[in-house]
Amino acid sequence: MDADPIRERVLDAADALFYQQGIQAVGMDAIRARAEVSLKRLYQCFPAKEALVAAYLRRRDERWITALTDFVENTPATTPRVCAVFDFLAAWFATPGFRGCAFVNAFGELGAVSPLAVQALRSHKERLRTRLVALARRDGVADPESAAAHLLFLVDGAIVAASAGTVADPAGTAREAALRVVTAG
Amino acid sequence: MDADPIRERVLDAADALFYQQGIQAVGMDAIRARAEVSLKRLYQCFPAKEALVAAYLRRRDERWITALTDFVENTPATTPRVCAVFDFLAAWFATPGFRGCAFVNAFGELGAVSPLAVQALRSHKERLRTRLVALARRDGVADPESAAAHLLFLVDGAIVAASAGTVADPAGTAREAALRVVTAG
DNA sequence: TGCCGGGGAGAACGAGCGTTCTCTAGACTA
DNA sequence: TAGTCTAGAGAACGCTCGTTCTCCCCGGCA
Repeated sequence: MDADPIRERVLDAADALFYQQGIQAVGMDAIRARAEVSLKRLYQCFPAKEALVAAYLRRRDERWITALTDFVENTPATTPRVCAVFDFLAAWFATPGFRGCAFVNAFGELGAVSPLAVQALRSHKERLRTRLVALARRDGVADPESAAAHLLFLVDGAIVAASAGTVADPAGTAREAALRVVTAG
Repeated sequence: MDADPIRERVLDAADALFYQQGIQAVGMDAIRARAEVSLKRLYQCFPAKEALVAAYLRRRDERWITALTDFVENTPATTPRVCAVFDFLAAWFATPGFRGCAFVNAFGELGAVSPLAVQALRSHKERLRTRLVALARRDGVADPESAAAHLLFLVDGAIVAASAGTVADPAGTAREAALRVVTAG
């Protein structure tokens, strides 16, 4: 499956460059240079830039959801599952090079032109919402479906705030709000 | 001040095209065509595309905040001020051609390259946060500062959800969450 | 040793962009 | 009427990008 090392190298380079600088701002030659791969090989792996963008978004979706799930599973059971989501966000925001949600950014760049970007945003947020439903249910929240929608808002809002820098501790503040949302009502 | 009609025409064209298709996807010639202005006049008004982008974001910030304020002031006093914010969002989301937050989109496109975009996002969200503090205070919320941060998350999260289409009624659902946030605690 | 196929480096190509320049037509003045 | 200035239309320029093509080298085989 992922036994092709040069394909992985290309995807690593694309991930770093696309996320850091934006998709349109990064040329195929920059990816080729960072991956240390010939242009011919690059186009053998991905027949066009759009295919590379699709693979980039697919892999980032997979990895992000997996990282979130792992983080939540590895937090002590004493903390509510939905709070662990925001602890995960806090760690992510502190990552050097954090630059917001890759799917929201891609939507901003390409949403009007490429259905790929809007589809990627939609499916990523839908997967996240589904995870939030499951976590809310495990916490014994009364209405897991609507709680998950509220939590989804808080997650995306915290990501925007972390990008903008308008709130001092976005993850911690969103965590407080999450506690109120799932306990009140 | 804004007595220059061709400058207004240019800004109208830029607003429509930039918001709809993205900033990088729209060329100066497309703006010239839509504004029905000669290229020479366009460059007399704005010496470079970056100046036009800055003016576009500044005007959109001004108009959006003003529209929100007007909407809130014109809603009956029986509904909490912070709920009126989400009623405003509902009306905005239903607007044809809605394509998310122009500032978040601009940040996704240009954030890594242009300090202008990150500054515009930051100042826009800060202005919004300040308004939310004032509204929360008028509602008699216990801690208006932290309530405003929570509401800001819900607003931005609802905008992302409206873009992605993952939640059926983003504004209404966020409004519920807002009520819980400001009453609980 | 002579031959051949594959892969790397990078030139080439066509398109699109932001920005500037040129040309021309028309309006206003003496 | 002759001259001058302005402004519009659009060609031109330099650059970048995605994609393809060409050339050359190097390893395997008769």
